[in-house]
Amino acid sequence: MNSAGRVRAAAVELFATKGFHGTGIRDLAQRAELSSATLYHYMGTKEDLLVEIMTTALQRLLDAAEQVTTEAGDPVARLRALVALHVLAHAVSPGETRVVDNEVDALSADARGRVVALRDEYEQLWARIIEDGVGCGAFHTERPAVTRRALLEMCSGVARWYSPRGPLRLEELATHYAELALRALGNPAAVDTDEVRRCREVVARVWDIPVRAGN
Amino acid sequence: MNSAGRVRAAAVELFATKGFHGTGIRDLAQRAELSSATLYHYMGTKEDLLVEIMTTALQRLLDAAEQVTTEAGDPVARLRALVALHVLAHAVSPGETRVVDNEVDALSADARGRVVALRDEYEQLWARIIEDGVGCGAFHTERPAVTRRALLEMCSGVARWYSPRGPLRLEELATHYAELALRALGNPAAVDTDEVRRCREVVARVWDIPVRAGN
Amino acid sequence: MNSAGRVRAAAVELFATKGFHGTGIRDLAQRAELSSATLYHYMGTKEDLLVEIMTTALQRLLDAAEQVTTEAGDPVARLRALVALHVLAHAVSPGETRVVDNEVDALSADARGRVVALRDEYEQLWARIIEDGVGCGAFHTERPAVTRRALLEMCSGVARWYSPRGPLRLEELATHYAELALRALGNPAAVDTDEVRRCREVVARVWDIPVRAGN
Amino acid sequence: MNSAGRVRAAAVELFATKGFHGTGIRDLAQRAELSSATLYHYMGTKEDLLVEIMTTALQRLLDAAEQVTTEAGDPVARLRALVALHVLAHAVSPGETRVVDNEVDALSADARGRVVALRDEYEQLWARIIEDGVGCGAFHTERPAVTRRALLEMCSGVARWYSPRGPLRLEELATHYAELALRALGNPAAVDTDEVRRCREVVARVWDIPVRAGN
DNA sequence: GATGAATGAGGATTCATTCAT
DNA sequence: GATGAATGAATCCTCATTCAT
Repeated sequence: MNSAGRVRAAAVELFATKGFHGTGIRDLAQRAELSSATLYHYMGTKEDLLVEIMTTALQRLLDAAEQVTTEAGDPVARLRALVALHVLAHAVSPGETRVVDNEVDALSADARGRVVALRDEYEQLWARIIEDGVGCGAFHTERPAVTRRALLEMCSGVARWYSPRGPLRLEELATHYAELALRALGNPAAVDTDEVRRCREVVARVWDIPVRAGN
Repeated sequence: MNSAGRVRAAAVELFATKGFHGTGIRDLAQRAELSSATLYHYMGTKEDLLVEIMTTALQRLLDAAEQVTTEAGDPVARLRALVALHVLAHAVSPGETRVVDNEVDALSADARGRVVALRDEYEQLWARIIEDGVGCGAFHTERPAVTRRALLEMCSGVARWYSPRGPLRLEELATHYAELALRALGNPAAVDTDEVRRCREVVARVWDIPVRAGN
Repeated sequence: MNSAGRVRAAAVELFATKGFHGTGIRDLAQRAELSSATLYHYMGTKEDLLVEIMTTALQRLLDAAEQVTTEAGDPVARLRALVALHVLAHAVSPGETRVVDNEVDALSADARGRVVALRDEYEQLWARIIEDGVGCGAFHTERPAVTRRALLEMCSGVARWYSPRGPLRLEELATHYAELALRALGNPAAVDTDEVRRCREVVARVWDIPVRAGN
Repeated sequence: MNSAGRVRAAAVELFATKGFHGTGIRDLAQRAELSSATLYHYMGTKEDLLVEIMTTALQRLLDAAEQVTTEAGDPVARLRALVALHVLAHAVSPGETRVVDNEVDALSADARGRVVALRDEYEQLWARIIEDGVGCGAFHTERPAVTRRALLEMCSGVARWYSPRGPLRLEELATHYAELALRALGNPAAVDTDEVRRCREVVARVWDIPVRAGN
């Protein structure tokens, strides 16, 4: 990896584990194996780095979500795809997702606005699908907005505990969460594993992470 | 409120919104309406304050959970109680719970050990109930551990968005989450609202927060 | 001991071991078993305390020195008495003497002037006796001023290492130092132990310290 | 002098005159003509600086002492050399030596152990030589350990009063102290000035201080 | 007498960032 | 590209001292 990449990777890892405010420029430099002055050849301010990480991560998730839900068919299939994608993204790049989920408050008002707008746009995908499912009788929930938040938090939580080195394979993880989500929405249908696999391939391509047979 | 209470309240609020590392001693002092030197009459180090907040919050949750699950009957009732309690606790004191959930990494190794031990003990309550429910055929899940984590994250997420000033009343919130959890566990039984009310009363008493008719 | 005495004793002990600047008001309070606010009933400022310790210690030494040298006869006897007294004083109250010797620089200019004046007055006693001894042919030294300083440092050093709990008795210590001093002054006469005993009695009386048979 | 050198020189001077605890980081910065933040480019903590000063000073003294005593012949010559070296070192770098002598108590337990070990090693040189001299009948003292301490304190005291700008030249100072020491040890032999000159040359070389004809 | 509460000033140290080389 | 040197501002925390009770 080149220096710029090492800086970004270091930032993701440290921001995710120690928090933005808990991470010093010297920590970043050490992890990236550069002097702290050299860091500034590859980044603007520390906050710029955070903003870049957050927006690209959210944009990537948003793009992939639009892709997989467009490909899928009915609300059930689209929700399955959305859950699978979300869970896989959080399992495959827990650093970025934890930063996105936890460090919004560290942003300046201006940057926060842009990040929150992206996040809202993404959540709207969920809202629309759930709404559609309720509309066509596939989902049953008295409080769609509450349910949506509950499901999102449930899925995002994956980044807090899942390890690719554990026994649970990525597809199994995604399948299980899709099942949980559909049950919670009152539609305990069996999950089509082909769909999950398709999501996994999208993730592999978009996140540029070799998803090995192992998981 | 006295000075000591104001310090603690300020810490909870600021740690929850800006993070431990994002909160300066001067922020705390300003919020508590004290000079920064005076703060140190009421606390040890900043970390001591964090530890105190975390351990009392966790201990309170743990005690209340043991109480409500002991009172309840079968695994279904116990899980309902546990979910309701957890959700209510997170809705009623979102500050404390967010601190507990987000700032574990800010602790020194020693303190982290103690806090994580408490958290593990609490999670064991969930694990045992889910296990019992699966054992007696009430719950259906292929991966109890994964499901447990999913449900915990789902319920904890309440602290991130619920506002007591919104239209959703506390009991409705708890009831809805209990329903979601039971569905996810493959047992879409109707939720007994008496049980939820009992939990709400426990919360009102233990957290010493007047749960008004309004929510 | 009463509170005022405990404060003074604590100050002597702590100033001697940790230095004036290394000793905090809280250290003093803890050692004196008082609250730090209560300290101020028994003292002025921290520096006042230091000044009081230094001046009384120096004044006491000066008075005793004048007494024992007036009682003694020829320069040899007077020097023996002076050495014995100095050594005994440093052995018997190492705290005070270390403070006097080491903390002069911690004083404000004003107080320093007064303390240094006392110290100079005391050193003049030494100077005069050495001068007399050289004059009457009892002492031989080419540089009386250098020799005087050398002997004073040698004798003051006792406060850095002597312990009354060790095997060396006070009189033996004083006798040995008197011998060293006289040798250094070119007059290796045997030391009269009666004289040393008289000095010891003066020390016992003036310093109000029970000199037990043990040492 | 470069910045690092200025920091060290400032520390020696200030620690020597105001004590470790009496010297603030701002004092150091001002004396070194750097901002207090820049100080930390050239040092670790304030204590690290103290430890470095102490250990290098002691090590230098120890090395030089081993050199001059190895070169010298009988115990009398070796003691003369040791006294001369000690006195010259204290006269030539009074700052370092006063720090070594006075600030041991300011060290943390760990560092203190290392420093005291060095000091003990140095004192052992004195102990062995005195012991040898007593063994071969050159020295007469009933209490070698007490005498050793007395002589060491006497010689170290030089750093408290000697000024190279006074009338007393370095060689005269060292010669006089060697004479005092030998007298105190019961061997009032004349002091070989060649030996003292050799010590002075060692000091000039090891301490890298140009010993001018003037003193 | 005694003390808990209070504080402005200062303690050592680290911060993110710049810039000349 | 890369970095050692540099710094003003900020970090957490302790200082000696006062005062109302």
